Amino acid sequence: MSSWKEKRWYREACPTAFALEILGERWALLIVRELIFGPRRFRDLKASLEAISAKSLSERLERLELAGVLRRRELPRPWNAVFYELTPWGYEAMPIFEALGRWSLRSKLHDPSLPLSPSAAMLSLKATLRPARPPLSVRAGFIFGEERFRVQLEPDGLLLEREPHPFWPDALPRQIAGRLALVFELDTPSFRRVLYEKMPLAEEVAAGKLTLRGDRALAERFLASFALPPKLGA
Amino acid sequence: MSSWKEKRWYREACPTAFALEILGERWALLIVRELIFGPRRFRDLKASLEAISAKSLSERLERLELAGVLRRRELPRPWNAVFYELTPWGYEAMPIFEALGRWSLRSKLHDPSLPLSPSAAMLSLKATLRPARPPLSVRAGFIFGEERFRVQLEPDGLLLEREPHPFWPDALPRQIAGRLALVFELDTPSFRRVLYEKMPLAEEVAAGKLTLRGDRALAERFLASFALPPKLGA
DNA sequence: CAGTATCCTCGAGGATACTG
DNA sequence: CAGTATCCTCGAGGATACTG
Repeated sequence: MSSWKEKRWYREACPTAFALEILGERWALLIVRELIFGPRRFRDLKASLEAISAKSLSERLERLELAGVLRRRELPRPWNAVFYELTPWGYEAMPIFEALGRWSLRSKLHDPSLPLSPSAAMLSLKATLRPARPPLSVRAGFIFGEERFRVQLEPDGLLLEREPHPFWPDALPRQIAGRLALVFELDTPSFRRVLYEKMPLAEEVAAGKLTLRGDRALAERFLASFALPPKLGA
Repeated sequence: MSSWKEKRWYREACPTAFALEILGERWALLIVRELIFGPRRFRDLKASLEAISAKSLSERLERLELAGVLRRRELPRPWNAVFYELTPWGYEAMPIFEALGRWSLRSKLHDPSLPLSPSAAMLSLKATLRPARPPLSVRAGFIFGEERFRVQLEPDGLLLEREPHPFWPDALPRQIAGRLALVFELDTPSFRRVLYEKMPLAEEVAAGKLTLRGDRALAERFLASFALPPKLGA
């Protein structure tokens, strides 16, 4: 654990092989996923990654810290909380999620009915933004219980951020300013239904699964900007 | 091995988690890397991935075939050779290598002096193309022993392909047509020195490590279009 | 809460020999 | 050559109990 060289590994100069030495261990990239929108506590990570053990989580955090992907930090009095935060380099992993998602969603073996964390749901917006969508600029909020995200859709791309915890430092600069034209309050199964299974918004609202603030027609146009990519091959 | 559902895995709908179920096992992504420029035989793969065992390689190939990433194919008489080839979906993994490479090369822990396969070397061109390079259009060849690649540099990006084996089918359409203004004949350590360590071309040529056909000044401008990205953080 | 310590199991995968 | 069969080892990581 103390050095990178000790471990039996790929031992190649290949950038891909080196990336896998850092992110390729079980859970490592999913921990980065849970931190990509800002800091989290140990228990938050443990709760989001349902099947991880405390031992595996603390081992991975230690190794990711050694690699310079994240930092362990402590809140000052009176909170005395410990939390984990990506380094600037760690935050640059965003395009990795987009590339992996755009690729993997083309498989017929992908099962969208499995559980999904709020961070994973928001990240998936990047991978499912339709290249051929009609141009649209809109700011939207997504509220999953305690977690609140902002999305800014523009004709040339997408900005994502999580609203900072009121007591915590947050190194990420705010990118999305101004009024949110839409706010969706929902859970991740409902997110999946309206974003990817194209469940009519009216049905989700009528079923009490989703609360929408803002113009219904604008919300429909916003949701239509995203879709699972067409499946490819067997 | 027979099904995807049997294995203890992440069990998330997250596109990243699903990508890791397919590509996250040891060696899997490096096998895709070795196939990204066209088909290869078992022994070619085994030779390129020095530390892999025959058992691991055949297990990974079987699993990647089940996932639809690659196909096992047999050459007709009189060759009777077996080879492996990515599916159209498998070939779409290219952006994953670029994203992982652009990220990992910013680490100070990356050691460029380790061995590198020709495919890994060529792929690394995508990750090291300088965003702020002067505009330049040029077609270049790279010859590593038996393996020959073509590179087409344009102001807005880079095309890469391997020259097909004369006897083999090759599903990849040829993209790069026309005369090669530059041809570098070298090995991968020499590739690393002139591309990334900025060893003067004249020195490599004088040392007999590299043979250049084409204009020396053009070659210098071509090589200057690539660089390791600046290191970030600790 | 945020982990660490200890124990234990199981499976990945290396080594070697063998086969059509 | 292109693998498969067999054996074996070791380490990842789960379960549980414990700690500041």
